Amino acid sequence: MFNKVLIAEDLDSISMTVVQALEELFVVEIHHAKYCDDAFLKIKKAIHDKAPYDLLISDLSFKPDHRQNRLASGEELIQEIKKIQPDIKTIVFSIEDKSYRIKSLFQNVGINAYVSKGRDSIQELKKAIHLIYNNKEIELSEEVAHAMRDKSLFEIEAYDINLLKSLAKGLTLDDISFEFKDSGIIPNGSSSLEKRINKLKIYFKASNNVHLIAITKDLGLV
Amino acid sequence: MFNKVLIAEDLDSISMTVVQALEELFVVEIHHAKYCDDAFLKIKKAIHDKAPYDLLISDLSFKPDHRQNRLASGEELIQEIKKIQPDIKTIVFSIEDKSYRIKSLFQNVGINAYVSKGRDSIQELKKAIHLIYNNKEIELSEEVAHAMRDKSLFEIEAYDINLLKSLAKGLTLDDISFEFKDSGIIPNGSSSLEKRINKLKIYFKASNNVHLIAITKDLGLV
DNA sequence: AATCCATTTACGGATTCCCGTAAAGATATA
DNA sequence: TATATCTTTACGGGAATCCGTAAATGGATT
Repeated sequence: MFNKVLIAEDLDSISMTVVQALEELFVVEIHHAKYCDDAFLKIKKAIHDKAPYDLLISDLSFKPDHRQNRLASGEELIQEIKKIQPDIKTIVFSIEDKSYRIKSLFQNVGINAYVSKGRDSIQELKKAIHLIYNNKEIELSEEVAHAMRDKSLFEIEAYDINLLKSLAKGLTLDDISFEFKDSGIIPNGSSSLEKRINKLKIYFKASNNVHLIAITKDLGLV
Repeated sequence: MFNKVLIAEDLDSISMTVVQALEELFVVEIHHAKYCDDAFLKIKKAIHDKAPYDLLISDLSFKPDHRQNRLASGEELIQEIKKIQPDIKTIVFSIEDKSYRIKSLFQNVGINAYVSKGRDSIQELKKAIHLIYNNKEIELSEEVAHAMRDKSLFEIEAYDINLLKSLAKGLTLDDISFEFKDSGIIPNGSSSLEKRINKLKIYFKASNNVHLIAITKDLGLV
């Protein structure tokens, strides 16, 4: 079994259970960080001490706090960690279940497993840990499998997210056109933006911009 | 200490920790339900068996499932339970931290305490249980205290929520006007709706309808 | 009943969105 | 280079919003 595991999780009510689960799997060294920044420092120090972690189990969202933090999300944390320890195994343990996000985590961040917090997630987490330890293909839970299958999700890209976020900020199409020109994002003609928004409206079955933002907010895209 | 406590919480990773906390407080009977409907049935049966629960600790949001459930949220659950056992003590244990919601729970639902899931919430939960057991005023955590103090929050009423939700559904002002007329909601003139939306836009510093929905979605109002 | 006051509704012009079509520009192929 | 094709941009008309002002309505008071 893994020897040294780090848990990045802000909620004490969850981290305590995860620690317990790891103990039951006979993990020797179990450490825990409530902030992404702390988690990163622990990983860094462990490398320096020539006793690196074998596995990171990380949440995605961390509650903002009085504390100033460099890393605000689990996604950023994992990306930073992979830069200094590319071979570390990573499991994301989060309540998020949006296909788009899960798919992106496997594809762009290269996580080893995704376990969705739910009614029977501790068993799933333990299973995922076993499978990764044995270098086996992880079985995808129904949610994750669905996310990976859903091809259409791949067409929504950073550009669209950008556009939706600008809309959600209350900018007009002309505003966004200028903004995109400044940032060098193309296409940036207000007519093109309009067309792209129209595609998004068809895709998400939205009847107008307000509806579109409401839907994509619910999906966690913006 | 309380003798018989029910936990309504869908996430196993959290309920396990809460159970443990209650054990440390020497609660004799600790039961747990993963669905609101199950929680309600347990409360009902306990009354019938002349061994009612003393305390309910409930989450607010429950993940939707394959299962069909009558009660979808902790708020609904508590309201239903209060109808059949008005004297039961209730603690809401949730990650939500929106002032509007917390305030409404104290005012409209009559909960005894609100503990926000966070980095040190198990201690807070234990403290809240002690205080309620001793019939003392609960100390409000900074978040909750802020919610209770914020007077302005009270001006946003069901009417506004209704209006915002209709907007978020993609309806036009004329659509909403008809809808409100059907439901007997007044005012319902499209001009009045416009005026009300304008007030909301000023209040939330939104520059247009899209912005307004984005903001209120973030606040958890819709 | 008459007056006042607040709320609701109506109206009009400017801006923005919405939607289709056409022009301009870019890329690829022969 | 010429042509075809796709993407991006421009344009125009109709609908919805945005925002200010004025009229109508409904209570409360005298």
